[in-house]
Amino acid sequence: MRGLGRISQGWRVFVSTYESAIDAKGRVSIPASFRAALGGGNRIFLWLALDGSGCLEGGGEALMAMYRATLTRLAPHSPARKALVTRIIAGSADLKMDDTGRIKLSDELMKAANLTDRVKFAGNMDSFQIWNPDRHAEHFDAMAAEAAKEDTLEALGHAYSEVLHQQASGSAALKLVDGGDS
Amino acid sequence: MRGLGRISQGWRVFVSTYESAIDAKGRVSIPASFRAALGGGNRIFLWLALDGSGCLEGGGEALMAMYRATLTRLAPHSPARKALVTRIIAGSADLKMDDTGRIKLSDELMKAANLTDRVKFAGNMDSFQIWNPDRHAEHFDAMAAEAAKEDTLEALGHAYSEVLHQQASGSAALKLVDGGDS
DNA sequence: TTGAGGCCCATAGTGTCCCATGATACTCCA
DNA sequence: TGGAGTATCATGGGACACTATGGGCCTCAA
Repeated sequence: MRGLGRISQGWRVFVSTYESAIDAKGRVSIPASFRAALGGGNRIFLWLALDGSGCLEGGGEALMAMYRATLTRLAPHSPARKALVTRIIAGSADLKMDDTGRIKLSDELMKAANLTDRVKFAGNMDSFQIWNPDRHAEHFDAMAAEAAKEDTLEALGHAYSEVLHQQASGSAALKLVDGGDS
Repeated sequence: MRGLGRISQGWRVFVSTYESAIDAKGRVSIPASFRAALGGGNRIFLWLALDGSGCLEGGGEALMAMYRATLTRLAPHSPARKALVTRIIAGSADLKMDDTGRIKLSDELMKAANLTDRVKFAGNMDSFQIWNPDRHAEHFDAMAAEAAKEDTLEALGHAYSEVLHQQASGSAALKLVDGGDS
């Protein structure tokens, strides 16, 4: 699965799925292509996914910057903002990646996401997820079933067409790819 | 599009949650990552949170500068300004962090926030909070429940899309990242 | 004088750094 | 086209630095 990682350096998107082991010290290697997607930073933020799926969601400083910007947009004292700040900002672990690309998962995180000795890293575009491998398999199957539904495919096709159209009209939408620099 | 990658050092945001003990002398260690977020200053301001949640809210000189600027914007003799100045400026403790990173909580603060022997430090972006651990657990659960609501998630998703869109169109939104200094 | 706060040193635990290793994937050359 | 050489990756483990915390002593004020 090296191929995907190779695409280009500036590809700031988390793609594909990797499995890696948790060692005796509680360390996990971040997949190399994810490290590349982190853009060189060595800080990783992880929190229990909001959707209740039981995985950890995380990313680097870029993602946290995005969330910071996002949360700042919500009405200052709205319940939603307070809740999300607590859940995402206060609720996230602030980890440092060592120079071989590993992070140390806290016991809290391990327990919250039901992790023991192996984990699955799953790309999620701007962020990535960390799963208990078994749970991930179930989740993947469920998602595959959902994706196969007529409605889902239709929604995909529709959105894709819109993007194509935007692209044709030269809008900036494609900048989302963000590969340019480096 | 450099901005996001650069963030590295100057990340002045209080993230994550830490627990620490109050020693026999009433001293508490500020978590190392919060000290880093304070940007080197050793002055800490603390006041009882305005929202009635019963925790202490605080930050360093940067936060106080923000509040000073903010309060100055309010109409000079408005009741709101008087009230807020009293509550935040007059009502805050101005503490000095010792060189091992500890502050001494006054009895007043301890009582106001129901602190006894252990506290939770919770990141809140520009500021942090200090909680009685039990109360914090309750609060966190309540916030998590709120965050899991459909409406809340939708609001988050919506705001996130807006930020993405701004980013794509090259606006200055990413400056929120605040990486420049250090 | 007594209590409190500030300053300094001490220490256990843990997280981080660094070096080493085997395995794998990729490159280059025959 | 196949194989050896090389770079990169995931992983292990020891040494060290830093963090959180405890405690002593000095100073200052009441």
